[in-house]
Order: sequence, then structure tokens, then C-alpha cells
Amino acid sequence: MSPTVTSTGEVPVTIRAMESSSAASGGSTRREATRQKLYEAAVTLIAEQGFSATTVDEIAERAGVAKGTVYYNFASKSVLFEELLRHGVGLLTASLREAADRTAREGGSKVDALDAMIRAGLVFIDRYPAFTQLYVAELWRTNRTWQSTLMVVRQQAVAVVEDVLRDGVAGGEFSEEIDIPLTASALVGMVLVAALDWKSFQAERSLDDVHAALSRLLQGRVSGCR
Amino acid sequence: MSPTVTSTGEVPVTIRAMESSSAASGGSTRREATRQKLYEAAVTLIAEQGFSATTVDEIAERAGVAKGTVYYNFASKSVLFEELLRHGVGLLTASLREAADRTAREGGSKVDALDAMIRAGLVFIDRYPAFTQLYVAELWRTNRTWQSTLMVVRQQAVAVVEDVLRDGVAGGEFSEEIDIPLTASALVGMVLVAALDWKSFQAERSLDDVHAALSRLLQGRVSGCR
DNA sequence: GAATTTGAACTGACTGGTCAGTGCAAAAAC
DNA sequence: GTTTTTGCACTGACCAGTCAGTTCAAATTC
Repeated sequence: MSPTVTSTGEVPVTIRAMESSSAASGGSTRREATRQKLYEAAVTLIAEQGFSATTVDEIAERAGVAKGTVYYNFASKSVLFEELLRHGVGLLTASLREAADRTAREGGSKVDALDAMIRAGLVFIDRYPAFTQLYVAELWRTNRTWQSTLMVVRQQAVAVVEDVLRDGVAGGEFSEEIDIPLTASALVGMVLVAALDWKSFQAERSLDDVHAALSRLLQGRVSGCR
Repeated sequence: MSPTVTSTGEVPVTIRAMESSSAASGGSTRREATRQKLYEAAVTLIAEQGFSATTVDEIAERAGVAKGTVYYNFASKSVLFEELLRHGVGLLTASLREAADRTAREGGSKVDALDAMIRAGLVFIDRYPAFTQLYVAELWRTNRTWQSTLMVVRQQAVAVVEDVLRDGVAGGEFSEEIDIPLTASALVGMVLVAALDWKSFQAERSLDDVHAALSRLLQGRVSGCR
């Protein structure tokens, strides 16, 4: 399930896997290609309409595949959805972690790491807005069907942020008073909501622009300080 | 028969209103009380399951009312939902605005106003977690059905925050460089996501505790800066 | 003040339609 | 010759919305 391997430096966008993956590395079976097409079809439709309102026939049609194929590849509609969730969050966490690691490697501070992760988050949302939408829409639902999958998947993403905060506290860069899980949530929320609003209501703005605004907020440069 | 009939929406408070059992809170009419029960039933179910997965039969049952009553009171399932949205966001914006005004009246700064609004937001989410869940889940959906309602309703809430930021910039308290709409979104997101995580995963914590953590983040006291 | 009327509010069985999932024989693809 | 995909008919559950009929408190009449 690991995304494409990044060999060397050079802004390694580890994300490509979500789009039509032609041959390249691992088991690029025919089956894998079909599943990929189904993911792509499903993610858009479910983001637009929600899980229940999206029919399997629609997904198959959008993917250009027969309905039977859906069931040949996935046990059920909800299994398709769960695997889609895991797939997408895997890409996101890999990208966040990569940003944090790169910053560390380059000797940046923990604030730099957070800033790099904000950017990585924005890049991800820019590329996969539908997935992000869908994720947010389902995350806090009390529905038992996918609750366990969602919990796991949420924890994966938030944990990356928490790790950076923890290191920052340990290294004296952040106040010992901060509440790590809550601050991590709040930071994720900040990026998530700002980015979704960006995509939904001011899509013309550049990523750099949005990033700059969030950076400012992160560093408390909004009110007087500095 | 009666002076009570009105062709428009206006529900006149009838003479016997005081005597009626449910005089206490909002609803004075019988009809109003029923609608209230339906709102409450719908908000919980839709937050749990999503709009499409929630059946009208379920809503009626939970409200202790016959299915026909739902259709007597609302033109359709989605009209019920739209009115529910408007209703809830009305409560939220009133509460935010009240917090901002109170701070201004007491001579607080704009940061104080933002802080008071964060608290008001937390109090709201604490009281109506289901509504908040549902709101977040639907807000960025690309579905055409209620997009207009959602846009209006979103703007109402965010505008309150934007106003405070604008005043703060005008008064020199905030940097002129800040991007008002984006910062407002980000702040809303910060509170929203932190609060939802609080309710979902660490429900035992106190509101003050959560508020303190977010205050710290707002004032940039996380990283070194004072 | 008892009897009667009125109509808004409510009820729940019913209908027409939709959709997840199945089954399977034949065709492609590898 | 095995794996994967196709196409399509079918089923049984489920569900939004309807409608003919019931309830009951207030208004009206006598």
C-alpha cells in the first residue's frame, strides 16, 4: 500500500499513486488498474452526494466498468469505501511525514516543520479536494459501520502532527503548557477548513498565497506579537 | 373561524398560549412544539447517519409522531433539513455576535473579542454537538440541492468573525497584511475541529480546559513569542 | 351551559419506485 | 487455460411521499 518510492531529494511528490497508475513499480496488475478507476469514480461521486446517495451503478458507469466488476473487485459498496479511505489517508500521512522529515534533515526548527506540513496539507488538498471533502464529511459521524476504520485513519494523520509538537516541547522550542492532542487537532482543523473554503469559494487564489496567510496565523503574527 | 388563521408564515400567539403546557421555552403553538420535536429528532439521526441514510420513518418515530405529521409540517425531507440548518445557524450566529458585542461593551480589545467568540463557539458545540457534526458534514458538499442555503448560512457565521478582524485591522490592533476571509475561515476551522475532536474522543475534559488551549494557540504563545 | 360545528393537527396503511447485491454464460485479456 | 471483465435479468428489501380518515379543543349556537 505504500505510495511511490522517492529516490532522492528534489521535491518528491509521493502522491502520484491515486491517479491512473500506468506500469512502473509494484504489482501493476490489470486488476489494480480497475480498482484505481473505481476509487477515482467513487471518491468524486461520494464527495458530491455522500455515501448513501451514491449508487453502485453510478460508480460503475463513471469508472467505465460493468457493475459486476465492482463486485468482482470489492466485497460490497462499504468495503470499497473503507479501502478508499485507507488508501487516501495513507497518501496524506506519507506526505505529511515526508515534509516533517525533510525539514528535520535540513536542520529546520519545529515551527519550520509545522509550516512545511501545512504546505504539504495544502498541496494534498489542492490535488485531491474530493477526497478531503469526503473525509471531513464522514469523520465525526457516530455511525458504527466504519467508525473503527475512521478512528485508525484519523489517528494516523493527527499523530504526525503530535509527534512534531512533542519533539518541539522536548527540545524547549514550544511551551510545556501546550496540550498536544488538542493543539494538533486545532492545527489540522485550521488547515482543513481554510483549504476547503479556499477550494470552494475562492478557487482562483494561489497555493502560496493561502500558505502565507496560514503561516502568519501559525506564528501568531496576526496580533501584535513581533 | 377564527382570528388565528393567517395565510402567511406568521404564527400569531393565540390567547391561550400562556396556559398551554409548553409555554416555557420557544414553542407556543402546538404546531411549533411538533416542529421542535422533529428538529431534535432529525438533528441527531442525520448527524449519526447522514441525510440520505436517515429515513423519514425514523425521524417520525424518534419524535414520537406519525409519518404524516412530518409531511404536514414540512413540504419534504429536504425542506425539513434546510429549515433545520437555518434554525441552528441562527442560534450560532446570534451567540457569536452577542459575545463580540459584550466584549466591545466592556471595553475589551479585539483579541479579547475573538477569545470570547471562541468560547461562545465552544459553548454552542457543547450544547448542540449533533448540529455541529451535521453542519460540518454537509458544508463542503458539491451537491446542488441545498448549496444555496448552505452558502448563506456559512457566510452568516463567518461574517461575524470577519467583522471583528476588520475592526481590529482598522484600529491598528491586527497587521494590515492579514487576509481577512481566509483567517476567519482558519479560526472557525480551528475551533470546529478541536471541539469536534474534544466531543468525540476526549469528552471528559472541561470546556475551560479546551478554551485555554485554544486561547494559547490564538495568541501565538505556543512557539516562543511571549 | 349543553349540544353542535369547525378545521387545524395528526394518523398510518398504501403505492410506485429505487437500489444493493446475485447469478451466470460468454467474451476478453493475459 | 486461467484470470478478469462484461452484460443483463432478477430479487427482495427499503423508502419518500400520499391520502382518506380520526381526534379534539375552541368557537358557535340555542
